[in-house]
Amino acid sequence: MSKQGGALRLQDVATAAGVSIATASRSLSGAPGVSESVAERVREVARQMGYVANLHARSLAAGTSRSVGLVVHEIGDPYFAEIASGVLRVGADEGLTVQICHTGRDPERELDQIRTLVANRVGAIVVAGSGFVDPALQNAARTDLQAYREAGGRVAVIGRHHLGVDAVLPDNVAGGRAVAEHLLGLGHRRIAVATGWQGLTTIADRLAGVAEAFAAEGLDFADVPVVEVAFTREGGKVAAERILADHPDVTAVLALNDDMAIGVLSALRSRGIAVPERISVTGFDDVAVAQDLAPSLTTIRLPMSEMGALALELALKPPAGRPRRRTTGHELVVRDSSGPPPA
Amino acid sequence: MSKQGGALRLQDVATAAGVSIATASRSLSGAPGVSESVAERVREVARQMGYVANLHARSLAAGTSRSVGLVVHEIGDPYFAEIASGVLRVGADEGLTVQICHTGRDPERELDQIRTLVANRVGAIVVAGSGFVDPALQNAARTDLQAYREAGGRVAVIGRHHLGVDAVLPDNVAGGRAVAEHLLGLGHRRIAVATGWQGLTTIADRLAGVAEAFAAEGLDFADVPVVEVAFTREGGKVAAERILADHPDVTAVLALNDDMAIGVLSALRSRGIAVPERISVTGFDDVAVAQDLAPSLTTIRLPMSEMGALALELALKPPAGRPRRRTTGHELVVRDSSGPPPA
DNA sequence: CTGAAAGCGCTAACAC
DNA sequence: GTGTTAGCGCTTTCAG
Repeated sequence: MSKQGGALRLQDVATAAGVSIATASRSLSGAPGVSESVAERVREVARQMGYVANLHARSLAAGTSRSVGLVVHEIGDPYFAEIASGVLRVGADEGLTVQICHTGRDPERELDQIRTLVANRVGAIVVAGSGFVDPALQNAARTDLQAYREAGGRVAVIGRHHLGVDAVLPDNVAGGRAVAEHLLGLGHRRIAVATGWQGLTTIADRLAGVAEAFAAEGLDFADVPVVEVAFTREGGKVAAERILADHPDVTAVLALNDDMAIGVLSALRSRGIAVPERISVTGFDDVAVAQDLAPSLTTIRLPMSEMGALALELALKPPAGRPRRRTTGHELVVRDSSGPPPA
Repeated sequence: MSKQGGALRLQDVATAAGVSIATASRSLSGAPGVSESVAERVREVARQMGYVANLHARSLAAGTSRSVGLVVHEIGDPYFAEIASGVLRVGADEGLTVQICHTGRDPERELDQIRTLVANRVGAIVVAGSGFVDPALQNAARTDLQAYREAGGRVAVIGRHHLGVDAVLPDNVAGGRAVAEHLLGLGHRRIAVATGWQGLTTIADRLAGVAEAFAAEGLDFADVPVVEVAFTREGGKVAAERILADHPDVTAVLALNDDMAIGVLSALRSRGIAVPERISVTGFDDVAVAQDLAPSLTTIRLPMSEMGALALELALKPPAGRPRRRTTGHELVVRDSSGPPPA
């Protein structure tokens, strides 16, 4: 990477202002112990010269840094983009820089990225995105984060349990129960579920909620077709095709995120199947476009941007004795994609 | 921000491995001048101890850093989220950390963020998002970026002219011409344009392309209603209402981005106006959901993720004598939201 | 091939 | 209220 030569140093500013480097330092950082008149003069000189402090030097000397890290599966995904938006917002408010990295849902890459953040001595790390049902898959990350915390770093996660740190937990179980209840309440009995890989806790939780709702109704969830494909729009299309082929009598498709639901809607539309008259469709997350689809999507709203903000706020707070948990609310948003089953 | 105490230092590793700190440094950074056997041993010791280098110290000593900055208007916006995805992808490939910051389209905030990135001594800065038609609004940023470059920093912009640096330019003019030609070719003559603030170059350019198409057809663009509202979904709704009220005979609405087009579709749907039978609607950008709307959206595709990737690649290359320009292609994607005007 | 030592630019004791 | 100075943890000459 390019050499950053020729930049002004604090000494240059100090000399130009006719003060010592210590006074210059205090003036610019707003530390007490300098007369206001001198401080103001130094600041003016610095501004005129276009001085920009070297934050690496500052971090090294002070032992602290004004930056935090955010780990997401994929920033192009609206779910994470909105979370990131919340994180950046409070980051900006607090005067922090935010380093964002991708993992592509690969535990290995995730570990790499976490290490890099640690090496950058970020003051806090927010890890967003589902964890794995199999704890072994994130043992390495857990260990690294633990070491990081022991060295004084702060960690918060979004949507993960089992990591022993402050967590913001979307209400996946209750949300899953709520959508399922909604469909059951409308009278649907032949419901299919479109899901991603069940090794992700997010999915396992949502599914558990759905199962609860069936059980509460006295129905056997084992009879419900659960189609596991990619947790994406494309996956939704595939799931829809498969459901139509294998279970043609289904009257509702419960997709475990909006992305999949969008794919399902798309597949049904291209086959000319009326939603919700013939088949109802529901999603989960309430990404921004859910309301603008046609038919608009019935889904579970999760406050993603707030979740991001909250996670960073947790991470920034002094650590508590035991991990804090903040469960976000969820809200069933009934729109046009769900209705009673055909008579 | 939290104190990062207690972390291992290179000296600890050196001692444990029974070598000098210099040898340890060389071993870990892969520098030549160490026997492979010693180097391997040092690396093994470091791994066992869980040593993570302090990048601030490294940057300070080496005068270089493995990090870059990305400035976007709003990461929650799919347009920028996709650009960011491209940037993060090549960043990861190159082993760089990426700092992302928001500006909210506020030139002041933008300047702040750029300064912070400079202070962080990032090796390169990518600025994404439209600039301003009025150059004065970005003079300060221009000056700062100039100083940054003189100090050895690298800069690339996406979708901005007039900044005197390497640029990735979406083909806004040609794209604008292409959608307009599409509508004109279908036979539409009473077309309205829904646009955001014309002080943004992106918008000015797209509008110029649209005007060209009208001129080529021998039509006077001055007669075309151009409704300027927020460059958002909400703005699109407002624009649609206004167009319906003031120009009820319009047969097509050309929105200058997909977000607005989605808003327009939404407003038309809630009024029961058939698209494209009664009114055609077109967008611009081709965000991921455009294809899944109902009706699916006719729009101009811009390769956003590639634009982000390309921009970072440009920034990483050794600087050229004069600013490089890469104009991205555009592609008219005709879907279901546009058709011939009603007879 | 390896080690000693001089900084990188800044902060924070500690003097005055 | 201001200046002096010893590091922060690492890289990189320069000797050996």
